[in-house]
Amino acid sequence: MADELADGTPTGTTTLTDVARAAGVGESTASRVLRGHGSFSAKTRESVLNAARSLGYVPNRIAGTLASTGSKLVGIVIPSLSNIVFPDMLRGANTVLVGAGFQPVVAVTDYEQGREETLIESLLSWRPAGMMVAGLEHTERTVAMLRHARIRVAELLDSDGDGIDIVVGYSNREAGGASARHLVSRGYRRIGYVGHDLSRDLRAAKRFAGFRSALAEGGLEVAAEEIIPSSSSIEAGRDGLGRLLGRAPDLDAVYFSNDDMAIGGYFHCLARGIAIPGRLAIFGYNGLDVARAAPQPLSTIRTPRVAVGETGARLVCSDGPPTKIDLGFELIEGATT
Amino acid sequence: MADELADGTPTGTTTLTDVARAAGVGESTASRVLRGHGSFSAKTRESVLNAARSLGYVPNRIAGTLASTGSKLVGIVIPSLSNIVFPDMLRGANTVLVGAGFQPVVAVTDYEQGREETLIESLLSWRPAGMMVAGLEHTERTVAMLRHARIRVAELLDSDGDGIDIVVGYSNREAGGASARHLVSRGYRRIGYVGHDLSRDLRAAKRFAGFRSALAEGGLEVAAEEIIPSSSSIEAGRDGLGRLLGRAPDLDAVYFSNDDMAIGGYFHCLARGIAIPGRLAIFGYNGLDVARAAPQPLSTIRTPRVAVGETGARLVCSDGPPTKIDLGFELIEGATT
DNA sequence: ATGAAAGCGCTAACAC
DNA sequence: GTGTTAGCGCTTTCAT
Repeated sequence: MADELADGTPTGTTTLTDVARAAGVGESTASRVLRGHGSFSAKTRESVLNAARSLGYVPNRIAGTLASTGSKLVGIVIPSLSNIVFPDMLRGANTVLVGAGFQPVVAVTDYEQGREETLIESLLSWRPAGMMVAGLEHTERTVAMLRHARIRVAELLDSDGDGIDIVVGYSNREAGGASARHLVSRGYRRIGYVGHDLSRDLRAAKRFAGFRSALAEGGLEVAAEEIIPSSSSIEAGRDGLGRLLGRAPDLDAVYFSNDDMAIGGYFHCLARGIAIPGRLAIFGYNGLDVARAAPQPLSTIRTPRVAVGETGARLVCSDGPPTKIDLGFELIEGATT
Repeated sequence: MADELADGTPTGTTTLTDVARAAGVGESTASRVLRGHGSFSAKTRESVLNAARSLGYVPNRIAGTLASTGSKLVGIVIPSLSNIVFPDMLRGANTVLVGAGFQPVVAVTDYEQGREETLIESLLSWRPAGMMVAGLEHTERTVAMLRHARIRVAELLDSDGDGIDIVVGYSNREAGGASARHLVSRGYRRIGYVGHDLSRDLRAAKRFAGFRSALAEGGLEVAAEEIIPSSSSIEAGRDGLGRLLGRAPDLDAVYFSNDDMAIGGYFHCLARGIAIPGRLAIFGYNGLDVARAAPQPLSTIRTPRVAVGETGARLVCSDGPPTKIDLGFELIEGATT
């Protein structure tokens, strides 16, 4: 079994037994030394460490996890890797988790609840110490699995609804509402909407619902809307605005389902020489870099995506009662409204 | 131990032994049925499946992996989650890996080889079936570990150099060279460069080196350069171009380390009314959506990032000799040159 | 301070 | 077709 290398390079096949034997100690002693747990003499420590090094020993976490109680894995389930929002959240989570000695294991649902269910079941079979999932909407079975797994579960990026254990996010409904009130307060009245497939992106749907009802409170309604059947993208926003204005040329403002779409709209206006905000105002959602750096910074809502990942991860690694944390959002008054 | 739920909800604490007992069969029989391996009667099958369902059984992959030979994990090591290139590659890899029954486990190095070494050692301790890492440059110890792990190792996104086992990418040097030749052929002569920290982003450094030497072949050199000490971003490109033009106002073209930087440069020009490409030409790298959808599509080089992830994953899941696959790149003649 | 031994939950021979 | 029996490599009492 031992597969030693003169230079002490790990080989992946050396076992703790090999190390113990080479060091002339028992397995349990070797185990204690390697994990710095329990007690052992300095001399023993040396010989075990030397043996491990010279044999190129790499501990087998699979075996370690099985023998001990909890694993050091944390499952993370997100809808997409294309929408920068999720890599951002992942980044926050990753930093905290790795810092706490955990290993993130991610799965991507493509915005499908059925897939989410399958993936979560599969992740659960690795007996993770915790689970982080995007959103509050899941199949009944998913919720049941999560509940009964007896691990910490964090639901992220949304606070409009009830969660299972930990909830960290912000109100998409409120964000939509704030966007509408902003446009109305600026004097816009003929307001359109360009969005993407809302049946899949439930948080975008909540924003639009919040937007709608805030308009209604002001006695207004969405004057025209254009929904593209695919997922959001800059091109989709660009084309979508083109079509919307074709049908409803008298709009004075357009609300987009997110910044990608809005930047697309912005590009459409630039290309067609449509004055912003004089002729048309534009409002987005997310506060992406590209939106901030544009010649006219986009009016939008900045969401604390990285912080959501961090906070969620921190809570997943901790004990405590179920919690709900609303990290809020920030309305950016850019130059496009 | 059994922790049954009337509705058959998994509990995470039920074991195969529980299922076997409930079904009135032996453990191995239950195991066979659950994995669909070996033979068993239809009747047995039914009772095992029912027992599993009603006990809410979730197999323990940790135990399964330890007992069998190989794990179904694949480690993926990338420098960053902020640069969309890596989520893109990840997306390709994820699709293929999940399709083949593997579970990706990702780690993020922040462009540091030391961290990469640590993270790879840590991933190796989960005894993955394969490993996918970005780039060809690693510490000696990293290479040694990877070599001796006796698993498939894919190095991705670069083909300028020798790999350990599988290499899937494209030539960054060549991409830089092609960019230079394009600018020269278009008649530009006073060419500047705006880049980010090259000591960390080794592939960007290779592009710049290729760019430089192609210029040299044309008897030219980089007229002025601006290196920002941080990682790439739209804002950095915008500010960087501002500073560069401050020092070298007579440039007629600027090469950027990537599209993020280039879009920043594009925004700078839009904001200052600098005519593109009349007064200044701009060239990027990556072929991002935002570059394609801009009012003037950015001249850039499109890289097959998703395909690299897919191809790499496919090879990691397969047997065969060491391979090197160059997926090439495509020079996009946009409207900014 | 250290070692022996009993598992962790599962798979994989090998009998029957 | 099905059950019994060894482990997989490690951690963890529990003696010593």
